[in-house]
Amino acid sequence: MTEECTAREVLDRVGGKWSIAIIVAAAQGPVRFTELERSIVGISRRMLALTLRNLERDGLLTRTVFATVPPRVEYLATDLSREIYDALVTLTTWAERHRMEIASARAAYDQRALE
Amino acid sequence: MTEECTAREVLDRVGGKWSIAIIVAAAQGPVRFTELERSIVGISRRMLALTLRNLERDGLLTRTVFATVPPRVEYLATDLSREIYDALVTLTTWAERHRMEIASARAAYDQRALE
DNA sequence: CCGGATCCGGAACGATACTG
DNA sequence: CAGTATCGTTCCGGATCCGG
Repeated sequence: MTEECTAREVLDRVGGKWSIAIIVAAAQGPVRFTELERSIVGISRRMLALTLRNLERDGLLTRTVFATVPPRVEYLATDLSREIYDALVTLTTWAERHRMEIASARAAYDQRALE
Repeated sequence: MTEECTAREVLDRVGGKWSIAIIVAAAQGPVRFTELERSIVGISRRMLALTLRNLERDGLLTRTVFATVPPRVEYLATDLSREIYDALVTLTTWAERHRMEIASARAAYDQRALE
């Protein structure tokens, strides 16, 4: 039942609320937990930890722990997730460029629905 | 509050469970409701209707009603959503190619967690 | 500093029956 | 044919507290 792992299930992981931002950030170079927490606006500590764990589980991210004090954990995109880096950046910049356009399309649609 | 419409909110719409499949299908040419229902494996009638409405609302799909009997409604990707067609196809084929790899990465991770 | 564990409200999702 | 209405469930995500 959960054994399927169809293409759509894979995309669910990538399409998770925060996955794209995390993958893109971790593709540039190793990033620490707190760096991600600061750079990704709006993410909660819990969701960051949870998404990181899931991405690591699927082999999209590596997690390296340094036995120092204070502790230091670095996350890095794997070759696998790097393959879609360009596509993810395309989506992100597209979303950024057209967000106003989409917002007004939404507003216009809702306006028509009122009468 | 819900007024933000940041890039991430836009991506949430595109990243919905069924949005990618629908956009890709509607980018090839006009498609009817029942065609989509048959071609997208696992989607429920309710979610198809709901996702179509949201995509139309955001200006990513057009909806054309023909006043015939039986009724006929066609959906078609807009220029806006076509801009990300290539990226979406890239993601889909990537997911398809690596799903086994990801499934075993997940299994290996879960295995290590057991001891 | 880097997380894990728990609780909880709401949103997303699915199945099915019904309708113009 | 192309949806809507209703109901029940599951899961996401925020808040908070705890630990190595």
